[in-house]
Parts: sequence; structure tokens; C-alpha cells
Amino acid sequence: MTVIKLAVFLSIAITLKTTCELMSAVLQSLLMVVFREDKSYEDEIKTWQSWHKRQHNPKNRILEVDAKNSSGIIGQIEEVAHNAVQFCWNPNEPSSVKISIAVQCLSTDFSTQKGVKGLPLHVQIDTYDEADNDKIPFHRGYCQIKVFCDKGAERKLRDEEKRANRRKSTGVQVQCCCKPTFGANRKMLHENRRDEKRKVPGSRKKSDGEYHEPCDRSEFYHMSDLDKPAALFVPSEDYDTRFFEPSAIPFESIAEMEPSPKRARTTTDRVMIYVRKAEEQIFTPLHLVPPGVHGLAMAIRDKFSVDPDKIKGYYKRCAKGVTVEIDDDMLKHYSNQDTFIIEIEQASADPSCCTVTLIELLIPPSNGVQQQYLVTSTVS
Amino acid sequence: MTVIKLAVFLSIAITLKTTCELMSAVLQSLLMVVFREDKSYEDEIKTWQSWHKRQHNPKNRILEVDAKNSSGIIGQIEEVAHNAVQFCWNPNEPSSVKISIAVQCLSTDFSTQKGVKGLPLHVQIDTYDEADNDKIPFHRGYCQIKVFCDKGAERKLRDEEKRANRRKSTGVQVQCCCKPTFGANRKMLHENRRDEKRKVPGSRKKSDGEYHEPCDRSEFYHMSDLDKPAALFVPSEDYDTRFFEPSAIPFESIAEMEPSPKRARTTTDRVMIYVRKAEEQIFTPLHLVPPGVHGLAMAIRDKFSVDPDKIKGYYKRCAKGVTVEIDDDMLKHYSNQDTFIIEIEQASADPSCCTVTLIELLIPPSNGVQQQYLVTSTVS
DNA sequence: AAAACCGGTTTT
DNA sequence: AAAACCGGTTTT
Repeated sequence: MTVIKLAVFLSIAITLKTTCELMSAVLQSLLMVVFREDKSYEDEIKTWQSWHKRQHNPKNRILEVDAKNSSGIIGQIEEVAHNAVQFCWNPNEPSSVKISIAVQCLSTDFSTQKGVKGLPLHVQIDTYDEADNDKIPFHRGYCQIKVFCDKGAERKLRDEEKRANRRKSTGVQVQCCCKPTFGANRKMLHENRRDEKRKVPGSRKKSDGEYHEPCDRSEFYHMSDLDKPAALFVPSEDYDTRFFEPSAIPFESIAEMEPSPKRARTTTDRVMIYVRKAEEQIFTPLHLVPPGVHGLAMAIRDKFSVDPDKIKGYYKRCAKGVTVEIDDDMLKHYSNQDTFIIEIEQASADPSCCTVTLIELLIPPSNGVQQQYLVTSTVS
Repeated sequence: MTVIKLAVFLSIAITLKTTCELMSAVLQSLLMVVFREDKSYEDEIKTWQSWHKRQHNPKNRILEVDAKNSSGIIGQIEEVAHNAVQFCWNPNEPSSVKISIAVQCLSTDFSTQKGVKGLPLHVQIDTYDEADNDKIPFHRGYCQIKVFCDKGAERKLRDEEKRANRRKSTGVQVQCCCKPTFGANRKMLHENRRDEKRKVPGSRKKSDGEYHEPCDRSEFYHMSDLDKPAALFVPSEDYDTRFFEPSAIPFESIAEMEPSPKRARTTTDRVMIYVRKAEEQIFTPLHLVPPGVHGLAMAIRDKFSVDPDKIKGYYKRCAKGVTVEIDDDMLKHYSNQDTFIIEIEQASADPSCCTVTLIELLIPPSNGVQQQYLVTSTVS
């Protein structure tokens, strides 16, 4: 585990270990701060949400990047989420990529309890080959960190040092090497982190939950699980201002964002809509076959395990603000490929039943690559 | 300052020091947990409100009383607020009053910051002579406390002891007596607190912010400021369920609570109504002379310093749920001595102006003494 | 910059 | 029951 200081910038270097069999001259990396394996995707998002609610300035990002002190990057560094940035680089370039980042949350922020340990985090780098057109990265590197405030970090490092000296003097030696076994992988990257504050090069003793001695650079480890989707956190207020607050959007861009009437007014024997719960990042397709309320009920049963008999009402909250009851013709003629937040709520009249509300989201036209990683990133 | 443990019961003894010139055989005492002088009445209420919001169980009281281990009390101990109890006793009785209480909030609860000192509190006892029919107590006693969790309290006491020993051994002695000067007072009470956990009788050295040595009993001090109203905290949910949620009140009791039409349909040249802000405990009388909207405007100007020209609307939210515009005849014929929560809100149309809403409260008929101290206590 | 304080929590 | 841990905060 590496001790880092709140809001202090440090530099991460990414270099390629093997140069063979590259499909593309441009790789895309997603650098983010995430929680450890013990948290599910949903837990991660919920934890960020409740953290974000407690912040004084909602615009404060979790992961800050300093473009001026970064190098080797092709194009812009995109802030695709509060806890993630995305950038492209050329693996064939001899100079390695350097990116300067700072973490804006304390490890102790995730508990309101006093006197308890902070939560370890991972700095994770997922790297995609654009030519692959694949949603799964071909490499995932991570480094375990704990974020302290300035004084806390120095105290922690002093304490660790004292503890090590005590161990040395008493002759008790914790000998432990847990360098992870690297999974079989198509390509191999080697990623280093340079902590500018630490000058003493350290040995590599460490065990789970233990800190290594202060050192010049902490190595990233390779993670063999590439399939777990990265939990990218975009605060829901970001939607509110963009999608729900008409006054915040100039008139022209509302017009642009409105779905083309030509596309909407189709008649087919099947309709597909995209829905997600408020706390989710990824949409779920619902196939309405045949198009209509019954088809919607069946799709919700299949995707959300809700008994159709228990659903007492279907409502659509239109982007313009009004809430209307959903009927067959609305779904059939005006909804294909539309996007919604789905709310399944206990019915106030009968607590054993529920109501379904589809909240219309207006997504501006897609403009390229990042769409494949994160639907919401296209609006930033 | 006295160290006490969260939720641990301790016994308070109240005895009379002088027996002369008593007007009444029954005294009424209000025992409460309050903040220190640096907090205004409004601050106290706000602090309790935000504390209460963070509690898991909203029913948890701040001040708990154990009637079984209390003695010398006439009648019931009334829980008049979350942070206060009220009881009667006979000062001529030779056996002193003993009341067993526990405090359910930690001194550290009042800050979300980690690593900072907890807030000192006062246990305060206001004593009234019923015959006086006065809203100001004739005696106010207090004891400064700090509430720790069990282990924290023991650690604090150990640390204080160590510190005292260190001082003794180095010869540095803090000599300080800040026994307060007693104000000129009609009668004098002597109140003692017995902490059942502490056995060592201690000396009386202490200075502001310093802890006395562990001792058998901490003495209460007399407070000469008797006029500052005691901040009694009743969570606003308590009103909601009783006054605003019609489904929670059986039909008969609604009928009982409805103001008598005979009383309401009066015609006089003056009308008085009682209002309070949502966060307040005490009502303010507004005298409408002559009765009507103009008189209301003048009264609001006088009591709440609001420019009548800036008030763009007067509304009444009736107990039955509807909101109506206030007119002269409504005030004149249907409002005398009614009670309301007053909301003065920025007008959405013009931010420099405001609107006034009177939210009708149905208060059941008064049944006696405690009415004079706290309007809301009569509904408990 | 280092040490002490703070008091809830965990370990001994 | 006492000591150590925890890490943000304050003092030296």
C-alpha cells in the first residue's frame, strides 16, 4: 500500500514492456480511482454518491489531472467521470507517457465514524486497443493507495519507520512477498508511479494492508480480472442541469437535442428503449414485443424481476417536465431507441405493489469513440 | 467540568438551602441538557436539529430519565422536550429530591470533523414557584459536563490523573478557584450530582475547560442570568405526525381539536394571533389592530422587521390542507388567538420581495401548568 | 517539521 | 481494565 497526500500531484509513467503484435498505433487508457474488489459495482457508485453529497463544492472532482505536467499524450485528456480521465497514446513512441494526477478524497471520508482506519483505494489504469472495438480492456493495472491529509501522511510514514526499526532491533522480521502472479495476457504493459515527495528507494517487502517503506516509485500490479466493469461516477446533478433544467440550456441546443421526429414516428412490430436506474451508469435495453404497455411489462419482468401483476401504473416524465400515463400508441410510435431513467417505486396506495416511471433523457447525438465506454461521457 | 459516560445513568440530588419565605409548598423544576452561553437560543435549536437528523432512531431522547430510581417527586416526570424533563417537588419535605438521568448524545456529536474536542454541555435545572405565575425561574443551577463513550471517558480520566501527577512532581501547580459569585437571589437552592461510578472524593481545583479530579459528587453552580429562555428541543417530526398527517389522528380527536366556532366567530376591534417560525419553540404574539391584512403587516414589521411594502402576498395554509389568500374578514372573524407557524419566504417572481404564509396549528385545549412554560408540552 | 492532543475504536 | 491504534487537528 502506498501513502499519498490529499490533493498533492504525483506523476504516473506508463511504458510498454513488449512491442510485438500491436494492432494499433494508438492505445486508449482510462485512469481512475476505484474501490477494491470487495465492493460491487453498485456499492462503488453508491459510496461515491454519498461521498459526493457530503462535499461542500459539488464541482470538486475525485481525480484531478494536471495537463501541463503530463506528456506523451495524443490529443486531450478527457474528464469522462468524477473519478476517471481518458487519454490516447502511442505505444511505439520511445518516450513513455507521463500523467500528473491528484486524488481529492481522503481515505477516511468513507466513514463518518471517528477513530477508524481509512479505506484503501486503487488507482487503476484500463488500456484499450481502439482497433479491437472491444468493451473489455486488454490490460488492467492497479496500485493500492491510502489518501491522508498532509500531516497525517507524514505521521503515518514516521510511525511505519519506527515500527520497522523496532522490528529490526528485536530481530523479528516480517518476510513476505506477495507480488501477484501475472495472468496470461495478450500484451504486457509496465506502469510506474513516481511519488515526487519520496526520495529513499525502498525494498519491496509488503503484505496485505501493510505499507512499504517510503520509496521513489511504487509499482503497479497487473489485474487478471479484466471483465469487471469499471465504476465510473458521474454525479446525478450533472444530468439535472443538462437534461432537466430547461433554463440552463440555450434554445438552439434544446432543438438539437430533441429526437428527430422522423426517427420517432416509426411503426414497427418491435420497439427497443434504453433504461437505467438512477444510480446506474450503464443502460439496459428493454425490448417491447409487441410494442405497448404489455410488452413493457414483460421486458421489466425479464430485466428487473418485477411481477407484472404487481405494477399498478406506468408513467412517463417527459423532458419538458410533465408526467403522463403511458399507453400503447405512445410506446409504439414515439419511443424507439429513446433513453430513460427507470424508477420502480412502492405504490403509496398498496405497499405490496409498485409503479413504474420512465424519466426521459435527452442525449445529444453521439460523436465517436468514448461512447463505447460510457454513455454519459459524450455529454461532457 | 465533569466527565460523564454516554447513556449511563447518574443521580442528581436537589435540596433546599434556606427554608424561609416560601410561597408555595410545591416547586416545579425543569431539568435539561443545554449548550453554553456562547450559543444563542436559535443556535441551540439548530444544533439540536442537525444532531437529531443524524440519529438513526429519531425517537431516542437526548435526556433520559429513570423514574424507578428517582424519589421525592410529586406526580409524574414529564418529558416536555427531547432535552428536558419537568417535575414537581415539595421543598419542605426533609428528604431531598433524587432524579436519575442519562445523556444520550456525545460531546463529539456536534462536529463531523475528526480529531477535535467535544463540545461541553450544561445540565441545567430551572426551578419555578407555581404561586409566582412567572415565566422566569427563581433559581437556575447548572453543571458543566462533557459526554464521552465508555472507553473514552476512562481514558480521559486516566490522562487527567497522569497530568495532575506530572504537575505535582514537577512542582508546577495550577492554583485557581473560579467558584462563581452567587447573584442576589430570592431563595437559594443547593443541588448536588452524585456520580455513582466515582469513589475518590476530590479537591475543588478547576479552571475553565479543565477537569476536576474524579470525585464522588460534582456541585452545581448558580447562574445569575435567569432571563435567557431555556432552549427546549422538540423535533419537528413530532408536529408533523400530530398536526399535519390527518390519517394519524382518529376522527374524534380531530373534532376535539377543531377551534370552537363560537370562540372564533367574534367581532372585536383587535385580534391577537400566535405565530412561531418552524425552527422556534416559542410563539410570538401578533396584535392585529385594527384586525385585517394591514394590521397583520404592521405586526410583522414590528416583530420580524420585515418592510410591509416588500410583502407581496399573505396566505393561510389551513389545517385541513388548503391554502387560501388572507383577507380582512378572515382575520377579523376567524382568527383570534389562533396559532400558526409563520413562513416568510423570498418571492419567486421578485427576489427582493417576500410572501408570508401562516400555517395553522391545531392545539388541543390547555390542561394546566406546563402550558405556561412550553406550549408544545401540552400535546405530549 | 515533529510531537502532542483528541477521543472513538480495537487489541491486549 | 489498560494500552495501543487511528489519523485529523493543534501545539511546540
